Amino acid sequence: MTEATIRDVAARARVSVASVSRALNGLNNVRGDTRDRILAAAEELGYVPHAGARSLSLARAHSIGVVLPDLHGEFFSECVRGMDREASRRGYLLLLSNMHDESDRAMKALRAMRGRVDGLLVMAPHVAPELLKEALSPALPAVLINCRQATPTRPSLRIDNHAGAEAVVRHLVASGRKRIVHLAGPEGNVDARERAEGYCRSLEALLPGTAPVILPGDFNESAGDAAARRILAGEIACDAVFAANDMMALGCLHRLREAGIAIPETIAIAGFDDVPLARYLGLTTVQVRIAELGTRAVARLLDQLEGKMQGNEEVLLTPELVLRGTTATNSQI
Amino acid sequence: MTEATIRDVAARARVSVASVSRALNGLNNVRGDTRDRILAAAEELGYVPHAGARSLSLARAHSIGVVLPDLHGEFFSECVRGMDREASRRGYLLLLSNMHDESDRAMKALRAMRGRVDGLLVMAPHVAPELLKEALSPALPAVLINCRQATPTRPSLRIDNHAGAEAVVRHLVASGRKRIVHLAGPEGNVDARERAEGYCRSLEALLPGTAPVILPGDFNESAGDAAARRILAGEIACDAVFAANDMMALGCLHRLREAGIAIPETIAIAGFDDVPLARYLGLTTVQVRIAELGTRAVARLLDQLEGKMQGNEEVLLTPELVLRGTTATNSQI
DNA sequence: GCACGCTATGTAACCGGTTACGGTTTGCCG
DNA sequence: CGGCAAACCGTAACCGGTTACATAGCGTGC
Repeated sequence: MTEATIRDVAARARVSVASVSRALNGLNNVRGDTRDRILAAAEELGYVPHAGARSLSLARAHSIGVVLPDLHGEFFSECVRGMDREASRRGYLLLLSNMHDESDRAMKALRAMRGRVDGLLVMAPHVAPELLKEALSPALPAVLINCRQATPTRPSLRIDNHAGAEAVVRHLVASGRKRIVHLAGPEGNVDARERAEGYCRSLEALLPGTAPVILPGDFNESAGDAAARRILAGEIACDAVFAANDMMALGCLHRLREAGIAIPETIAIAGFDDVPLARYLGLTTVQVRIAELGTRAVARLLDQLEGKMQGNEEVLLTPELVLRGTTATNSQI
Repeated sequence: MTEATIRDVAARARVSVASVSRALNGLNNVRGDTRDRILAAAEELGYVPHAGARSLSLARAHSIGVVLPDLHGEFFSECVRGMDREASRRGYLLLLSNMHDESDRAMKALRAMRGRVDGLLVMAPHVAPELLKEALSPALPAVLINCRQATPTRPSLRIDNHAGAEAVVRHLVASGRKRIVHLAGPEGNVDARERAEGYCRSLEALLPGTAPVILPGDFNESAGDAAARRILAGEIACDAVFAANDMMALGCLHRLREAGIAIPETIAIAGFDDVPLARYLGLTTVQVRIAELGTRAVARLLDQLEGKMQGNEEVLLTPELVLRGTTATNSQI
């Protein structure tokens, strides 16, 4: 039970493969009745063109490779969702692969894309610029998402983490908080670093003289939990926690609430990302339009592929502060 | 700046393409020094084999197509995560595509996979069996996930929705609930239907004489919200709500709590799926091991591809009841 | 020294499409 | 009805790999 090929269709319609190809691709240089015969034959045989063969001769795979870090949860799904929307709209499929932490596996994943895709979407906030550059073939167009780059040699999209962090700190200060600690993301992750930087700078600007306090974290809720325990143990004094992402903020929130701490009265909490969960739990956070990030990355890549050339600039997406219960100002209570 | 081909490598190493192919694929019939020359040439040229060409001649694409409904959130990401784990472990990539609601687009998506993948993973709880069967080429192996099938002609994986629903009802009845209503999922969705069936059967068995009450829903939180409003309006009298999925349960929970209803004292709430959110909000639910579902589906497909033949049986994954605060029994308060 | 077998290598066909190029029909005109 | 252009169609090369088969080179035993 093997699939019909174009030659089978040609034989059945008593024409050459060239005519079949022309007819099925809608070229106009095929006589009406011939075309009908071909279409009928194709229909009868249940013929579906072999995309692999097609892409080999066209040098176009009509699919794009997506290499993401091993992330889970809403961030991943929203991102892929946004990518898929734009890709399928423009007739492309997504070939997915994880950017594993071990760099050799990551390299392998990138190599495996060769000859299958027309371009690459790479999100690798944790990968060193030179490694990344080395792993990407210069012949394959790529759009970088949240990546560090030594010099901007590729088009890229980034979240404006500085602006987001600043908005959070500004809000916390405006609502009277004096001792704001930052719960950071993993070392080596650009997003995490920039959010921490934004925190430090804003603190310096808005509460000059206050020393920044940064707790280590890893973007998982357990890090939030651990931070909360340290706060509860009296190890750290604060009236606000700004976590580098929502999951950590939620872990912290959960633990503090459970311990009977009044949120936001005693301690305010803010996160970053605005995962759907955040809305439910009333978490103040910075809204990153994740799906849009995906959509725009695909659009950028396909524009480049289709010759609507663009430069290698880095596009910054400005996130928006979303105020919710975990930082409600006193006047709102 | 075009990529090097195998012929370039052959020319540089002053051998034939056959030898290059043999050397790079680790066949043993190449002399040591020739192999070294070839590897060196490949290295110098930065040669990476063209996967498309390779798969054409091998008739093996080393990737599998994943066709999922337009779902978002944790369910999607966990599922893909599980699939990717097993696939990448065994050297396969995932080609992703959405199973759109309009059936012609869904058909197109399936056709587009031809010649790109070695097999298909299809999750289509909302598609009619005959349509699905028609859309799947008999020549392409496929594993169905949560699909309806007239007669089991394909290997498939399913959640044991009956058992899950029964566990919920049994628990609610055991904790003294008498008037349990069911908030159903979309019509035409197998999972939704089976959960409703399980609810009805268990009610009949455990509270004979009690008429089942089923509210319409669509798996979105807004449906839960709507149901809650009807309950608040006094339109429906109940002491427990069993929602067909977590999102609806959460929508319902949120609205009822906001209206001051004591949960679980006045009304108990249970869901289905155990999305991460559920744990945070203390929602009693049925844990479906989503990532495992994905992993096993891939394993099943690859086993089939690699000749470890199996039948077309349907494998049922039995979910587990997770008790949390929204149904805490009175004695626990 | 020769026939033989074994190993290393090259040649060319093939996977299933697309398409340049050339040949045959057809239509139209004088 | 002859001639010419345009429309239609077929042959074969090509995309970049793999591999069956042929061939060359080598050592071995007699």
